[in-house]
Amino acid sequence: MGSTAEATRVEILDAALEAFSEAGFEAMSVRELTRRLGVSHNLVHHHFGSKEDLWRAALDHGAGPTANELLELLGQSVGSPDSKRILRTGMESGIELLRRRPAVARIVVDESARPGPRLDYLYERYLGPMVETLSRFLANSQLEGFRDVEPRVATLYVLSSVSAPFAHAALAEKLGLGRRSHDVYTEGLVDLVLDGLMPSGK
Amino acid sequence: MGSTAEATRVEILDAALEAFSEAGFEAMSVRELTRRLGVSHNLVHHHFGSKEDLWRAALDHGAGPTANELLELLGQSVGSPDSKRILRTGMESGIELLRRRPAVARIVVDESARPGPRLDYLYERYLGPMVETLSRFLANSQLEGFRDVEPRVATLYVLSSVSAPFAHAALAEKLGLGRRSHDVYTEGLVDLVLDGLMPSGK
DNA sequence: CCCAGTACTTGACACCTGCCTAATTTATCC
DNA sequence: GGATAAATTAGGCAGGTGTCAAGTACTGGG
Repeated sequence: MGSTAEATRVEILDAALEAFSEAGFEAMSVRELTRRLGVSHNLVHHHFGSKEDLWRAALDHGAGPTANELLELLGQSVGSPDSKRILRTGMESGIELLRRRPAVARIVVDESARPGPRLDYLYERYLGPMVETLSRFLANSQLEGFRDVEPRVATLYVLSSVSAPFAHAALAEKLGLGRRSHDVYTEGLVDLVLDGLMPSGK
Repeated sequence: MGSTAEATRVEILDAALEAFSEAGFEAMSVRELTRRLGVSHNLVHHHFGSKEDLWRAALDHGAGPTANELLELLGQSVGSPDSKRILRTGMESGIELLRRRPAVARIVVDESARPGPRLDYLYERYLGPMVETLSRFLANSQLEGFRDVEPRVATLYVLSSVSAPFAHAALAEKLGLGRRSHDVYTEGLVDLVLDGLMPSGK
């Protein structure tokens, strides 16, 4: 069966995603990755081309379905009557999805800090559409008691809040807020952002 | 005068801080740094030792005064009557101080994501004391209408909010929220966090 | 069964990295 | 002004990087 090649491809992609997220793009070594997998280092160039190409492939492999799921969820919510509840479940779903794929979360956080081709790719492929629907949703919701901020700014608030638990993961660990209290952190965070975005209550 | 050596030391430290923040620790090259400065690459090893040592020295050079200033400001506020106003000026000062030294902000954000010796250093030297006083302050303030969350968790909220504008700087740029609307972003952010932390109103 | 085509490996190239030792220039002090 | 110590440079080492070219092993289709 021809799936043996596809199997190693997937194996490489999984390991690559984890490695990229763990070390960051520059520090992640293709040779060490392949060493751990027990394959030749040139195999990844054969399959994917350059290191940059590998990054893109690994990201698409790991984030594609997740991102589409989230995007669809957000898309359905636009124009919904109960904005606050929708936004809450949206944020919670986003956090949950990211938690299931922490590698993706770490990569997005990494690349959002500095400009570059990888952020460009990330933006045009995933972040852009997400920002679009989210800010459209927030624009609609400002009629009903939401704080009066530019929708794109509010969008950035939401995105930054959702990714915050992953952005400061190591610091949180040092604060004694370990794996268990990740839950406390994110839960409270959603409440906080919602109350902040919508101080009047609704 | 003996200050000529000290001058180049400082010159190196300034450039190193900027370079570290721009590229990240791994990607920042000592050789390229010295090339730009027009000095031999061995000079930094002579003056500072290893690359890791250079990092620490650059950080201390750039962040030391700033951090102490902020720490002092926070220390004075502990036990103050008007908690909300104090917290607001604290956050605004923090943001302002970081804005004046964006390199430090970027480095802190970078290192907070992954564990490692540099985060250890950062924590024991700067973040630890800051967290200590901040969470003490927030613990005191919970008597007066602040949301009931663990002080350390609330502290992480505040820290993460203050650093957020720098964490997602490149993404914000792509959203069209350029240099000018950095102000809008951070201003609104403080309001949002405060209303979130203290939904009842002062 | 055998032959194309794909998966995979070997080996090497050019370059860059941080670091170390030794030499040389420059400043400091008596 | 000459000795002493510091600042600065030259050069190289061992190891790592991504990538390219050519070879071998394996697979599926006729």
